Amino acid sequence: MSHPSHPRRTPITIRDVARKAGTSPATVSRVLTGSANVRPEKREAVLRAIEELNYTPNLLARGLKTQRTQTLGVIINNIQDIFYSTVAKGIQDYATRNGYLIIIADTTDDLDRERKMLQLMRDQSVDGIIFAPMGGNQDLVKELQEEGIALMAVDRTLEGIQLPTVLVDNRKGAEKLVDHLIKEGFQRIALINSHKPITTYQEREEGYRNALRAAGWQIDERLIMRGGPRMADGRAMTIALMKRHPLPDAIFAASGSLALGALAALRELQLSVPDDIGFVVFDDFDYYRIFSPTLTAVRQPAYQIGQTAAALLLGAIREEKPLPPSPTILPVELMVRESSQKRR
Amino acid sequence: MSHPSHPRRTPITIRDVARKAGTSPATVSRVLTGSANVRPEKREAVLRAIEELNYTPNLLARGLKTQRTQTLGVIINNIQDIFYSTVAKGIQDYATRNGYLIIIADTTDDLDRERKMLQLMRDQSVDGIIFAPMGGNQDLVKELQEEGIALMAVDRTLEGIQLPTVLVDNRKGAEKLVDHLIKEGFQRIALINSHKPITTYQEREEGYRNALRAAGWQIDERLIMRGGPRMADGRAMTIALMKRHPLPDAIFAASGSLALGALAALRELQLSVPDDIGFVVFDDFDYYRIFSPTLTAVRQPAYQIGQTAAALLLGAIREEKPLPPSPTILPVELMVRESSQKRR
DNA sequence: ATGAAAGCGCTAACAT
DNA sequence: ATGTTAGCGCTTTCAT
Repeated sequence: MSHPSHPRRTPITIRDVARKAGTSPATVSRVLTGSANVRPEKREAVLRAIEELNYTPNLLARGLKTQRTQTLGVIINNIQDIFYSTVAKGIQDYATRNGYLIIIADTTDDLDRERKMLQLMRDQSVDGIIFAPMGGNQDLVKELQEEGIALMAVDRTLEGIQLPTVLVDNRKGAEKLVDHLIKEGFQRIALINSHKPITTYQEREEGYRNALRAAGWQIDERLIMRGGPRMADGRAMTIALMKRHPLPDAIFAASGSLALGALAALRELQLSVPDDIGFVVFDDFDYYRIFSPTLTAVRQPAYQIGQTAAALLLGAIREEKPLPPSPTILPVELMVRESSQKRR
Repeated sequence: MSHPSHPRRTPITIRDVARKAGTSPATVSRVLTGSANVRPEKREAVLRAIEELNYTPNLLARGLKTQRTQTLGVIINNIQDIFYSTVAKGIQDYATRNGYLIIIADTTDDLDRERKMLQLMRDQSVDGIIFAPMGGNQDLVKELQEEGIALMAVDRTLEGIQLPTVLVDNRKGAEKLVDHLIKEGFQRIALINSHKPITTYQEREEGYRNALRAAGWQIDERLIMRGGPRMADGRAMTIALMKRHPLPDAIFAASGSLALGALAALRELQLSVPDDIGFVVFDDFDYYRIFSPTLTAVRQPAYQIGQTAAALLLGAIREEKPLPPSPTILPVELMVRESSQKRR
């Protein structure tokens, strides 16, 4: 016992307020929650006591009693990823405006970690969870739903289960990009993609294939690269790609991280965009407008995805009514810039 | 009453486990916390019951009883800002590894919001709070400390109060950048800074002034721009700057956001870096290596800042001993790239 | 080693 | 309108 137990300084409770206001804890609780009428004088006295004692309610105790914590869980792949942090920001702003706090965890796309985090949030009694499902953990998700926790997916879909979702049309976005490259006159369009079994990546690849097929082209599998999802992986894939035949004359990077890696590789190889090779990317960021050349991209409304998800979820939590069964699909926008302009 | 009250399906409690295991709640608690010896057979029975019932403890109830929630609060300026999200990631990884969950809130540098969030986290009974203080709210911070909540500052200092802090040497970082520009032969070095009374900005400006003075130069106040902290503000300041005399031949942007705006402005003005104007920025990111030209920057160990803060804080929480009084200063590194190289 | 009982701070019947 | 009481699920004395 070298360290004496060090309890928090006894905080002020509802009893202290009641005593000071000359009333009962129940009445204090009533003014706190506004749940019932309290005579004006008493209410004043209580308010004054709260003010003087600088009292704030213990949310743990309240949550234990009410089974509601005014807290939302957010589970995303990676907080450092600007797409996800923007989604989180959208959730955060909406939640805060409505008196909810958010607990954030990221998984770095590890399925076990996703599972652990879902459980931990359940144990913390969050009122709802917004997450970017990796696929898998359907059993747990169903279990949580049955326990009455409102669940909501963003960015990705989860199969075999009824789960409300907010995302964009990845297929169409990819189609737009590839179609644009084709119209610009590019002939051998490569795809740099992640091999992770995540729906967004898969759908973007489908969009790529659809666009090529729609143009009547044959798909050359040698132009399709798959690897890890990180910047370094994008770089490696691009270097490998540019060492082989046939050489592509344009690259479609399926995500921002992959694109950064791919561009780093092209830079190292001293290839200039778009003169030596055209370039487009799924997911747009502010700094793409500053790159030289500026980057053609498909813009996803990341912030709005977060806002929408939070709004739907809180609506459901407060109205006690089920969430919309069909996915909410937000539009993507093609931003044509220099990197895809073939010099004629 | 159109909606029948919709309570969560009664979850499994410690009593259910006790009943199934043929023992008392107290004993179940004992095996859960490992607080006392339990006869092996009983322990087995309890473990089996937990397994079969798929029981997990209610963390709210536990927290209410123990006054410990295994939760850390994180309050930063903006989650979307990659510097802060990287700090948060460092905190998150360390916290998760040690069984702690994190609650994140951002303030967009609004002092009232910072205050509200600090209070909210206190009311949520977090065990500790890591935050980037704006300055102000010292009274509340002191109050929370007295209540036994472990507080820790990152990135910025808070004056007039004893608060453990992890940050970098902003002055020296700025000096390094400006000194480098001077050595490269630039003669009129402008500063694009935020006018917010945040210590990081102020210290970077001091570093800028120190470096000029050390070179024996007179400081030209017309080359110092101050405005909002956002990308758009950086753009506006740069455009204003380039319309006036004397014209700078180099720009030092005091933050990443300001730099992005400044670069956008230079691009619009068709000025090329570094031929028309040199450029350096405080805070380095992956994509600076991909810009054309690549950007000279000072690198802050953002992830490590988060890790260190979390480690110190959890150490203090678990050891029940006070935090180090003097600030922990992490080194910055000058990354010289193309944007600051004067063509000779 | 283990069970009974109290209590963390709050809200919500139930009385009056 | 307001006070009394019970209880949310857990841990922790205190007995035994």
